[in-house]
Amino acid sequence: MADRIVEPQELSRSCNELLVMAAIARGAGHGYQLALDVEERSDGAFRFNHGTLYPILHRLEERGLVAGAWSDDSSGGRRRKSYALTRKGEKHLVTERKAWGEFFNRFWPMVEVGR
Amino acid sequence: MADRIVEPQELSRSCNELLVMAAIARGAGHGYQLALDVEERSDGAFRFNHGTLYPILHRLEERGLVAGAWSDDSSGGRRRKSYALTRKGEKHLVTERKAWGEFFNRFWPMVEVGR
DNA sequence: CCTTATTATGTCGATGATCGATATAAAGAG
DNA sequence: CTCTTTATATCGATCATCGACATAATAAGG
Repeated sequence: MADRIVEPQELSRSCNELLVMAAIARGAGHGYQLALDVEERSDGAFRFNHGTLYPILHRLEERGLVAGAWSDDSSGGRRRKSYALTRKGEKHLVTERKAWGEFFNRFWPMVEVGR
Repeated sequence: MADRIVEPQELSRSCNELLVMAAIARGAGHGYQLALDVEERSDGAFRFNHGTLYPILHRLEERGLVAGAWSDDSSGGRRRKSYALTRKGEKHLVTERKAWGEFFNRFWPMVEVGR
């Protein structure tokens, strides 16, 4: 596979999508819980507005990277949509994380100070 | 100074602005040259559309981070606007690069695979 | 000379993602 | 019985990037 590098213009989108996918990979379950998980695990460094989170989940589902399933509440529970990574999503997570490494290895020396 | 971290939503803008400011710090001069410098130094990894580059320069100037000066062409040369970092800009470059380090230190373990 | 490519800066409409507000609704707390 | 929390979703405003278009001067080639 050719070395992909995250392009500057997709940094924000890619960052958010990776945070979401990694949380799902850890078994975070549904959207709301996922947001709490990310916030807690990052000590508040990363937070999701729900107006941002849900569109991201829908996007990932549309692209076949995650699979969502509504809880069939025979138990009468709150309506929830639980997410899991697809195989495509698992691969994407790995390659996209690598692309972030490539990006940073390029970017960091470019903005070095004092030379 | 409190530890600033680059927020996910400003990654793209901040990345581009830092690339531009670092190029100016290296003495890149005017916009067009600056774009070539970044492209060459990054082996083509980072490129600027000029429809993106000039607005960035104008933004940085408006914020007082860079100072632009038109070449008064008594020599009859092409019209160029040369840029230099202000003291504010120099500080910004340092702190913003640090904020990128903070971001990455937080982000990288969050998207770790296989745990 | 004349035409074309390169240097150089700029604006503009379309696109797309985030933000904050608003909406809905069920469950738990007091 | 009311208020907060859990849970999902949409919508308009905002903002940056993208690619196209515009302008103009100089260098290169025939």
